[in-house]
Amino acid sequence: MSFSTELIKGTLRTIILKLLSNNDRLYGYELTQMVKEITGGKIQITEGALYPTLHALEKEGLLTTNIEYIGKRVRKYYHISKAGIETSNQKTSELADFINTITLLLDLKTLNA
Amino acid sequence: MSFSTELIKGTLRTIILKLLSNNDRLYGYELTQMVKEITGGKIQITEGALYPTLHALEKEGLLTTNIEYIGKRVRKYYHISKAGIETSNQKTSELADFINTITLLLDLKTLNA
DNA sequence: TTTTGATACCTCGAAAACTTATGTATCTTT
DNA sequence: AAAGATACATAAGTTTTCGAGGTATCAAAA
Repeated sequence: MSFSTELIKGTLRTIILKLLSNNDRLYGYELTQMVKEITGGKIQITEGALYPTLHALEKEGLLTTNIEYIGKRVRKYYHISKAGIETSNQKTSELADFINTITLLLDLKTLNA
Repeated sequence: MSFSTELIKGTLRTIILKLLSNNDRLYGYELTQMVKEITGGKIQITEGALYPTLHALEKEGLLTTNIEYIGKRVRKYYHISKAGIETSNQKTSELADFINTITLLLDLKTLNA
């Protein structure tokens, strides 16, 4: 079903930043659903990991927020800042580089369709 | 230089098992050097991570060992067991699958030469 | 109409995996 | 003689994430 989650470790920040680079604004729950849908359920972001990470990224100035009310329900939208975009690009290319390296090391090319 | 190491987390066991699938026997230090060389220094396995992991894999029956003396110096060779090979194959294809998924999610295809 | 499930936020203790530091010892090269 | 590479190992601390728990609104089904 979903991946043994050790692999996902270290990629959460990159995922969040990248998705917020591609989308003007997203709220937390929406992010989890988006990842779930795109990956066919293979990657599931847990809320216990998501929210603290979003708060940290905001604190670091990589994301900004604004709150909207849907009826009486709070919804907190996240936007990426300029610094966030830079970090996103840097982290994304680092991940791409890492993938190339590990593919070489483990000879995954034939497995990697 | 080397990757921000969060990415490597979760891949160490897979790296060890796969390299021991491809090589009849390797000792710890040799493993670190091999990884360093193949990856051009991009992935550096620290001894503090390596040895406990090797011990764990042995305890789980995925690796076996035998000791040799080079002069007066101990060298501990690791071999992979049948169970280890199965685990290696499983973990390797899981990693390949994860890479495909994260590549799709983050749109890395263009970056991934 | 009540209860279930989805939406939507959040915190906190515990676990896992690793880093950094430390330790021991041998061998080789300067 | 000292420094650096080889070769093993442990242990405290950090980071990241999971799992469980908590609150509340809204929609649909029973």
